[in-house]
Amino acid sequence: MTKSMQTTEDSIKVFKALADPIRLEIIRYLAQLDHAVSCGEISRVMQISKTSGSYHFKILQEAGLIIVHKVAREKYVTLDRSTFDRYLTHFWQNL
Amino acid sequence: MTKSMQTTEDSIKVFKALADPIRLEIIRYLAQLDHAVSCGEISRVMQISKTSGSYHFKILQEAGLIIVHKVAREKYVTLDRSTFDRYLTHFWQNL
DNA sequence: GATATAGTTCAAATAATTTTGAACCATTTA
DNA sequence: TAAATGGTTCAAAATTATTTGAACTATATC
Repeated sequence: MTKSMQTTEDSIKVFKALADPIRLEIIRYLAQLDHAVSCGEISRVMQISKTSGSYHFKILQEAGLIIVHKVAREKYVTLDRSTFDRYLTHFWQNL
Repeated sequence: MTKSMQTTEDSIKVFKALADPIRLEIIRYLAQLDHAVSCGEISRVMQISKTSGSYHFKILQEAGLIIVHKVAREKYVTLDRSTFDRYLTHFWQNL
């Protein structure tokens, strides 16, 4: 499992994903719970429509900020902390 | 000099400011040089119009990512690393 | 004073992001 | 099988972000 080089586009995706109040709230919620949560539960807590939820989860996933695994009908989501570490915590190292 | 609490809006401003290829390039340029540079020089290096430069510097400044000081006719710019530290390096602590 | 340089501001044009609702697919439960 | 639940997809509408050029302010130089 070698980590491939990050491009500027990857960074942009990550920062764009973080640059939205709903997605930041989702991240806070997941960070505090620290276990997989279904998309439906999160949408209910955030009080957003499922369509909007679906959109935001896609953005977060494509940025690599969340890991998604499907269990039957529903999708469960957790933070991928390695991505946060790479782009945020170790910002200067990877710039 | 007490650091005041950061709001969600502050975070959004920072991440939005980082979520653009030109601004990310400006940040890389400043990080590598590590001394104050004029807006004009940066605009020339980035090959953007001065209007566009002015716009991007405003975004970066309002996010607190750069410190600007005017010397006569021109404006010099440096990175404000404390902001990067607060929002990126120490992301989890301040979430 | 005239001209050049550094940068800002404004409004219009363009481009990108986000929200919305309806229709849809897959899985579960009655 | 029918109905409910969890989620996606699509296109239209609404909102935001970015670029552009012209006009402008302020300082420097001839």
